[in-house]
Amino acid sequence: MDIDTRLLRYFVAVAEEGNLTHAARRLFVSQPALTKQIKQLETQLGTALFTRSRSGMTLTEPGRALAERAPALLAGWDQILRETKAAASRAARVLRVGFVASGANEATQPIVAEFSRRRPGWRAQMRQASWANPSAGLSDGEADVALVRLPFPGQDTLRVTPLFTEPRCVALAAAHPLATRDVIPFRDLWDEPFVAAPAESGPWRDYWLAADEREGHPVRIGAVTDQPDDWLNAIANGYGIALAPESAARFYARPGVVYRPVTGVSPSRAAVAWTPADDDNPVVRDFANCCLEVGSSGCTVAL
Amino acid sequence: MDIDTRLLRYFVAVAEEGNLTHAARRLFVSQPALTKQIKQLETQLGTALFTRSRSGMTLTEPGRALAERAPALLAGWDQILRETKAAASRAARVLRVGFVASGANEATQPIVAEFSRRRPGWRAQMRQASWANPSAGLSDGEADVALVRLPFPGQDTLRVTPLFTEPRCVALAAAHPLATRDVIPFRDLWDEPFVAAPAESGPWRDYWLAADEREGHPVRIGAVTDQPDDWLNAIANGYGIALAPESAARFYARPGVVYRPVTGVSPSRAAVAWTPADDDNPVVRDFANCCLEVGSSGCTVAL
DNA sequence: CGATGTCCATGCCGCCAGGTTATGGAGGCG
DNA sequence: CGCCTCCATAACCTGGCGGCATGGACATCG
Repeated sequence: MDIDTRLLRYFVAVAEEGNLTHAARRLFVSQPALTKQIKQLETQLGTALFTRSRSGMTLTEPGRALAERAPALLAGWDQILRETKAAASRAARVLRVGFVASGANEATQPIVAEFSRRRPGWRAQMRQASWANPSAGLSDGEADVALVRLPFPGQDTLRVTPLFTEPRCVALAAAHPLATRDVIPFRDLWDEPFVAAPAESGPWRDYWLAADEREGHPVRIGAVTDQPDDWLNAIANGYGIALAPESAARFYARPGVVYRPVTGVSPSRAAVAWTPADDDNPVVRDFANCCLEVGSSGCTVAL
Repeated sequence: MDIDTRLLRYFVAVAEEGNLTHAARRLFVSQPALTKQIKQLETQLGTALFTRSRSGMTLTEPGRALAERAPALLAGWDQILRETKAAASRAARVLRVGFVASGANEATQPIVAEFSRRRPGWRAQMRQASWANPSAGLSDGEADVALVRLPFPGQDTLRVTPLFTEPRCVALAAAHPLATRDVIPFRDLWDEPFVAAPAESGPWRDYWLAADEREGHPVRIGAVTDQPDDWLNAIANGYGIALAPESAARFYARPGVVYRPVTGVSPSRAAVAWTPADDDNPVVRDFANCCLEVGSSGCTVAL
């Protein structure tokens, strides 16, 4: 009997939620669609997987048997997918470089140029990741190497080489009262609403809210964004302010948004990262070396 | 990205055959359908999996990566399917009893009756297996316990308890010259064409061709069948003759087919079998005990 | 050199599975 | 008693999959 992984994901979602309606919302499908799919799965297997009641869907015994194994199968497929895509990019002589906005900013172009020089025939394919994914696609296998900002969740399982540090500044609406100040002590920003990254990004989000430099003072969240354009809009609209690397002032200049130096927050560290599985991958090593070289020459100037 | 296991099976088939046309035949689909499916898989993955040429389809590097892992994934799904179905039958208090035609013949009904007595509330669901599958569904998880004839392929990995032995006779067309004889020495049948089981059944097929009792004399195959009705038709039509357990004379009597005793072939051994995983399954053990009890009383009379 | 055979690709069509919206029915709850 | 929650059903639409027929490229052979 054949099955679509989509159907399995549907099943797992319903099993986890114990509720068709919630699972449907989580899966971005309508509830009747889920009803039909689950029913069809039960028909194909010739057994009931759930017992229905007004309070939701409870797994039956065979349902539990399936629910125990299905996640591993889905993970297995994801893994295969990652490996196949990695092989595809290798075969096409493409290095997939993930980066989060502000990853290396000015350094990015020289790094790619140096890489092209050192690896003729290869192409660095830049892939911007959302802030919901601050490993820039490394942890989900969408990138071979990544330009990131530390700290980020999952960095312990990856190889991380620091490149340079850079002071953090604050981005605020041009109309903001503090926008006229030349330098702002971070303490003066404690009560300001902040434009934050999505919750999934964990320590990364906390770092850009400077949670450690607030001496316990709580954070006010004015908006949540996961990409630069939303972020700039939110700031320009006055939904909140945000910390950013100094280079953002040049890289993400925009009418209505001003950047001001801040005292009392640690500088941001940029790094290049890759998977342990790629420790012996000469192309990845070359890219990392390009990063180090450029970081120690051109970029210090930019700072 | 989601995928249907059917699509993966298609891919694996093409990878193994190295040829769309042959793979299509093996999968019982048309060649254009396969062409489209493979092309779609490549589109979804964003990479070529095969290089096409007049001589067929050769795996690319990413194709090889996928082809290495896909079979394990498919096997994993099959395994999950087996376990889920097993759980389903357990939950429904159904014991799935596989049998090959002639499995236990007369003994079958008393066994089931005894099982119903010993396990009220449970139901023995009989499932006849084709001769292409002489473990009667045990090895593919479609049965919890099986009534079989020894030897059969894969029996070493299963628990097998012999029940009784029974002489083998020969089934031939009523019009066959030898049909008038009372008892036939097997040697007289060496040059007759035989109606055989499919090749997959390996040692089982050989046993019913009495390969060991021919002193090296080659077998002539007149027809290949995988179920009793085809088998009886083939014999009645004179395509060949075949060995069968004595009880087949009563169980598979049919106009145009006669059964005669044969000397010089070993008797057939009937057995009950189950999976090692079910060693501790009390229902399976009960069924096996029912088989032993009935085999040692009622069936000896039948013989 | 043309005939033939073997590959894979393409075009066209019918059908079904999966999705959506709207609605119904059955219980819990304030 | 009205309302909310949750699952099931109905009606409808669309896209994907499969089938057949056919085309195009190339090798082989008489």
